[in-house]
Amino acid sequence: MNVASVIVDVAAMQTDRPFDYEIPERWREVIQPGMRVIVPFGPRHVQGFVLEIKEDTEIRKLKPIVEPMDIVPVLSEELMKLAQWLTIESLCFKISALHVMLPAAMKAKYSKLIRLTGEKSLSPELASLFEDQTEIPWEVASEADALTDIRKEVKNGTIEVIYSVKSKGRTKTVRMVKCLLSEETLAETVETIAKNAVKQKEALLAFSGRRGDWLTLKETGMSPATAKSLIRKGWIEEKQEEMYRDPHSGRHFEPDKPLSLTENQQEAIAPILATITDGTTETFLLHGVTGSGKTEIYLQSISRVIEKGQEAIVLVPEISLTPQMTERFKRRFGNDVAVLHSGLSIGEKYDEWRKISRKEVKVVVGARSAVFAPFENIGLIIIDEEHETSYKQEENPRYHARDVAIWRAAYYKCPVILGSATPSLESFARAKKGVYTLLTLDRRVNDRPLPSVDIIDMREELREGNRSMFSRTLFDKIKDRLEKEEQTVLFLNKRGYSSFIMCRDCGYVAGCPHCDVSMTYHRHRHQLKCHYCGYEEPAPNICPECGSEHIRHFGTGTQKVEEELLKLLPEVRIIRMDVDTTGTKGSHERLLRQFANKEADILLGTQMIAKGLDFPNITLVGVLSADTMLHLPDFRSSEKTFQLLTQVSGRAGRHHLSGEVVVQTYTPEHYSIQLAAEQNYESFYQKEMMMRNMGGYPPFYYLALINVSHKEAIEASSAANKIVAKIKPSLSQAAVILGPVASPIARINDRYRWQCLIKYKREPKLTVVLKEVLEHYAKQGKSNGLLVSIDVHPYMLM
DNA sequence: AGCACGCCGACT
DNA sequence: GTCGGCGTGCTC
Repeated sequence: MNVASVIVDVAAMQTDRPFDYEIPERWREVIQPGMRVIVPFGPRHVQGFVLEIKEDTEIRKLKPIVEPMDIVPVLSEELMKLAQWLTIESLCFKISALHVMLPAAMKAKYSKLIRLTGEKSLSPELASLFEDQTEIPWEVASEADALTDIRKEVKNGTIEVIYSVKSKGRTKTVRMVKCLLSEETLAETVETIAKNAVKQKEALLAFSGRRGDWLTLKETGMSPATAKSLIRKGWIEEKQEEMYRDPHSGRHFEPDKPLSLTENQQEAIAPILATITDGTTETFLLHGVTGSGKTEIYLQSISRVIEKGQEAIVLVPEISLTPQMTERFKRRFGNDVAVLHSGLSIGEKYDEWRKISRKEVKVVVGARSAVFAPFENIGLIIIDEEHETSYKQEENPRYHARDVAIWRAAYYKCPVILGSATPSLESFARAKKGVYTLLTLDRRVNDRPLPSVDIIDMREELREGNRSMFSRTLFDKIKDRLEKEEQTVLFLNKRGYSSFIMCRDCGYVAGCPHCDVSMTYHRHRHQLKCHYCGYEEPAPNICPECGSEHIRHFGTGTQKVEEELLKLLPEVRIIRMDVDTTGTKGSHERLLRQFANKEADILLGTQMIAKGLDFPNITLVGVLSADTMLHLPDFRSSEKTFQLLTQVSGRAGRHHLSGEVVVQTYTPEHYSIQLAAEQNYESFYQKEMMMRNMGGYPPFYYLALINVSHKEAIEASSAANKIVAKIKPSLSQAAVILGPVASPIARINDRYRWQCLIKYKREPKLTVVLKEVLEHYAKQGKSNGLLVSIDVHPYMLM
């Protein structure tokens, strides 16, 4: 057993296979599969993951492993298998699949150094570069244009190039000190200390009664300088203790007790508890209307899992990973919970990951990537708001957390709960087919009625002369809430509707010069910004096309709504939540707290306020423009609209005050708006399934999307055509290929984009052919600048 | 992906 | 004649 098969940290088609290395004698007992190692690869050193340990290999010129990066494997056998599966399912590189399972802190950091060997002296120019150091970063030499000289010196042997590999993250340590003096000598020693060494005296006295304990410097009250001199005198010793960064430091979570379940909840939880007890795998779809108490079912199921000595993973969409949500878990399970969300620093995430890895916690609550939590005895995986598209990763590996959860649950023989008030069509269809077990919560806790919903036809408003963005009904209701001192939530569906600049004379719209999209207007800096490539420029004051001064920002950004509202109701207190106001860390939390404390009458925001808000004083929810995303070129747009409207409506009247919802729209007759207003999921499901069947879309067909991009439109389009020609013969009659066509956003970052969509039911050969396409274009495309990417089961069709 | 090797044009 | 441009091919 002295050969290790290693996946190296080079994401490329040609290196996407194991490379064999000799395990040096001294590491034979140490190195195991799932560990990270540093290996020589060509002239440099790279990080790699040990796949397996073998007796022998075909390869003759084996190089030895430089050094292991871990003492114990960072990936379990299960996660290694999962990575293998991910690679095949999502057509990604093995290294990408391995990386996605680990915190960013464990990614390798590469640096190149040049070092003097000290054999001969250097030319004065190079010597001045080094000054009196023996090592300098490669970049320093490169910037000084000294690379040619260095190459020569490397040949001469006076300089060597060092390729260094380090782990990005560091463990945080704290300095601990312990008194080495016995209780009696401590008192004596204190007497002998020089009179002016007051600090040392105080420090030693801090140890009285706790002589044998390790204390932090803070606890003893001594400064680093004092510690240093006491160590020199041999009176105390020190060590570095590893510690966790605590993102919740200083916060206390009041413990809570399980609530008693309603009859409805009891019926739903019973089958879940049974599978937990039996240790069988099963996927439950928990379909519960907003406010029906899904979270309590999660909490009590987890309790059962913990009692059984197992662990649980809870996934929530990033935007609902708010303090309100996580607090419930912290209160119920105390220190048994780790929370993983994007607000944590790399170091904090690393610490949470280590707590999980060491089994110091029993429950993980986190966004998509938490599905890879390194537990080894999983008893339950929960995906809340199952329908959320954020569970699909849009970069490689393009995985869906739901699929990963089901894979892991099958491995550990445990249940999965998919919870939602508005399940995705895919999941609901599977539940109807009996692939998943459907559990229904059709009543709100305490039988509070669902809010009443008014649909307002904005065309009608316009016809009757109301040109504001508030219908009369909505405006009256807002005024009414102000009088009653109740709170209102106004929801603006921003997608595809952010403010842009348009000339009212010639119709010119300010577009990005590098992408085929209009740029977004940022009022505070009077700038235009492209959300796809990041390009920015000052907003024009006159039209660049016709010179007209009638150029202004259009669309209904949240800022505009706020302005108009303040014009109509100068007294009103508004909290605006959008990308502008929630940019800084913790601002999201702060704004919500302000609203909860009734420091504002109206909460105005985008997507991010659709979820998880649960404040008793909200009695009115207004949706300013329900149909803005209905017209996007996406077969899921009706489903998304329905889900969003249902979610938002659910924010009103969750407590003793009953709620009202006003939905403004230009297409009031659309079924997703009508049925969302009725909160009629079943009818929506039926209707939408009919549409999907007609269009040949999921869940009736699977999809695979091929994207091709190139600087030249012709190149992109001809490559796309060739790809289709190559794939077509391998597919059955039942498969449909749409395209190739130019992508809905035909150009991003000066690259023209073409795509084609494959619709299929069962194509055993498809993944093989797609892999071949990728391989072919990885080789060829590198030289001519063509980029090909494939998304199996895509969510983003743009 | 990086990096070296290798084969052709513009310079001391 | 050399320096250095970037096409090609390899990395256990």
